[in-house]
Amino acid sequence: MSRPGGRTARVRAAVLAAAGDALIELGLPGLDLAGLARRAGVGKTTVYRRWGTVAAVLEDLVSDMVETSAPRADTGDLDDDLLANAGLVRSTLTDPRQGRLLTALICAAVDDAGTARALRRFYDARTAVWEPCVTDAVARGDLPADTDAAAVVRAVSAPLYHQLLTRGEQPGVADARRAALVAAAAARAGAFAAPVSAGARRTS
Amino acid sequence: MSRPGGRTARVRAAVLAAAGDALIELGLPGLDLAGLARRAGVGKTTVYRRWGTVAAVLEDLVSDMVETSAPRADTGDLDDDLLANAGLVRSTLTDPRQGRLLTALICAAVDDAGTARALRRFYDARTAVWEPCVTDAVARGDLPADTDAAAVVRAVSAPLYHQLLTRGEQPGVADARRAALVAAAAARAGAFAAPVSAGARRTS
DNA sequence: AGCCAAACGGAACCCCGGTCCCGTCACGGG
DNA sequence: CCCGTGACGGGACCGGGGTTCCGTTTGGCT
Repeated sequence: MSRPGGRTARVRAAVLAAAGDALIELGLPGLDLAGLARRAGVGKTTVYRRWGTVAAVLEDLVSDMVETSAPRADTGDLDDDLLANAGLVRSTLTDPRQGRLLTALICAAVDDAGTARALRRFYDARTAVWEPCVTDAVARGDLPADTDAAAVVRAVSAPLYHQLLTRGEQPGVADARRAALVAAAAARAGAFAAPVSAGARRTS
Repeated sequence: MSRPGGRTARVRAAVLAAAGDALIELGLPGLDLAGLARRAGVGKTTVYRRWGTVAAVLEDLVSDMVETSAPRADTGDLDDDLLANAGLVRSTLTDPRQGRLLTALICAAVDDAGTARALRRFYDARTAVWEPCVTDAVARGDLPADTDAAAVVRAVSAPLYHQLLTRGEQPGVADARRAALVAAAAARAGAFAAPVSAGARRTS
């Protein structure tokens, strides 16, 4: 970081852009540092020195995403807020660039601890942004006081990711709608009571 | 398939076993046909001729899993049935061999249409086995008549997969319990009304 | 028991991603 | 405006995965 401006920054941008393009064209298995260097018009040695592994490049990509977080909805109604969230998640997963990047990151995170941490930070940030939708609903008296806000937010995303990853189907607007309303209904029924603290371990 | 017994079968078993072992040791990125041949004590040429790609080997692995499907629960109570299902899903994902295999398959399916089809068949079969838990509840009058049974079953799995894949956390028993009760509560509230038929497209 | 098609296995070959070495270039301070 | 440090880039080398060819083995079938 001693020379953040100028050529170094250009190289970084070129490589990250090339990585995004290659991800769409070839998918994660087609990514290799030599190919990235070619695409980026950059010396092969440079890529190996600065990143060293494909996972590190992806980790760098997701770092950028953490900083650009869209604002949450604030409609004053839980259903509408969660519908907005579900719509955002659906748009992200459906978008060719963002969707491919996220699925690639999920796959990479399975085998690389660094990527897993970066991805987790990203999702934690995203979740934190939307949590107020739930805590506001609690404050309004629409939900039980001991509702686990983060869990509700994650419950909106889960079915959409599940559909994409296990069924190979792009989630549609109807799917997003159902995901939001299911989470809201369960929350009102008190099914998200109390945070879970025991019984979870991090993956090897 | 003209010679299903004898040497051919032994080779197939050896390679599939080697693939399972390698998946645990090295993860999906570490799999390559040459390495599988070495591990299996089999000619490299044979592996390339019979399968040709890593994805094809995984597809073959999942085909075996489709046939061995555990029986569904039938307790006469929706909550208990879904709790049993959630427990099964949790056990599967937590089990080193099964869990790694499933995550690897999901990753492979992202970039390979054949693997995606095989994986989809697997999940469709699993879902079909557990659907009666929901339809029985409908028949008992515990759920609305237009409840989408398959969606409810999938809703139980979704949060557990989501937690494993996006947060790198093994789902615990408390997570499984919550997943089941959330799905049940939402179903009772009528949030799973009517099958979704529009707005979904298969991935490229 | 013997035949033959089909599958297996060894070995050489090619290709290319990963590594190393060293010369060159540009940013930023003095 | 110049100088030094640190990053970039080219090129050669190495290892191993993927492909091909051909000889060998096997197991079903008559």
